Amino acid sequence: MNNIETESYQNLLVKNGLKKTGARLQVLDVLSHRNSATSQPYLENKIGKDIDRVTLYRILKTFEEKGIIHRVLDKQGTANYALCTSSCSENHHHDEHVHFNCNNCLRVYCLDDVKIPPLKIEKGFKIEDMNLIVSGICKDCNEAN
Amino acid sequence: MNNIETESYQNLLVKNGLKKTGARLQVLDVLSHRNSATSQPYLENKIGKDIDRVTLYRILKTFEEKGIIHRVLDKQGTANYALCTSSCSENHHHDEHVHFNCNNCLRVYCLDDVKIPPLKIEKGFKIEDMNLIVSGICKDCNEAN
DNA sequence: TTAAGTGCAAAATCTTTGCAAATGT
DNA sequence: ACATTTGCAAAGATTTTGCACTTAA
Repeated sequence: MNNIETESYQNLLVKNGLKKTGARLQVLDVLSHRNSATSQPYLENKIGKDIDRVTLYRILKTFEEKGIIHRVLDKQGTANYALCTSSCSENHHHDEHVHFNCNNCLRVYCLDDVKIPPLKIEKGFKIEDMNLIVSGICKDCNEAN
Repeated sequence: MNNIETESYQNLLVKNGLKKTGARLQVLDVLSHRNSATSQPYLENKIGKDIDRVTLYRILKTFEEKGIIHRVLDKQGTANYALCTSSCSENHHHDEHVHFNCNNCLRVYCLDDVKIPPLKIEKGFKIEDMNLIVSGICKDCNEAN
């Protein structure tokens, strides 16, 4: 991780009133270097030697509460995490983009460009949030075959 | 449960090569008498005195594989189950309708009438399935306040 | 009769909690 | 110095597995 990146992670932490600890920086580093959301098992595997599993749980929970990352559950119910875009804030996520869950490699992509079209829904139901998970075969897996 | 219903449950089982056991009929009975998807904890609570927790897991798994029920994960990752419509078959679900997850009562509704609008998605990604979970306040909870 | 289904015990996971030690500011 | 954060141990919850007993067909 280079200096510029490290600095921006640190800002992210300070901005949210969090201490700059090694564990947190390491989590941010992993998340920011991937082109898809990162599953919790992947994180555990990647940084499990350095960071206790319990600490990871707590870091992810804190980050999500602060609006630094958002959580997407894949089809199996496994938690995947991705860095939020700027529009997220404490206790308020705006991750109303589409997520793509590959049936082959199981990765979860954030398709930031794709917006969920407006829906007509039965009267009486008040919409607060929408979450669309599309599953299929991702670009990488398609090309690999 | 009246006779007509019982008979149709039995057909459902026989049609799928499953034995008509008391446990299975009871699960079908609960699921068919609710206007929303049923969470696994609810089922456990409802029929836990009669049916072993492990058996319930196995019944739900079998039903899902046979296309009798489909599973929806709510925001917390809790499994919810609903009877499939006729278009579902073994190992192939067509539950591409919208689910509504109430933030207040936590119920999951199957909005069968609402279809997911076609999406423009990045080239290379092949869509096989779509799952839209809308969350907010449901009709019942709105009216109660 | 016999393959399928169930219950029980126990293992394997996953997630949370409490508390003392370590760390960042 | 002091509140925050972490690690460890342990509890709690969820899900799976193995095997003997039971039941539907």
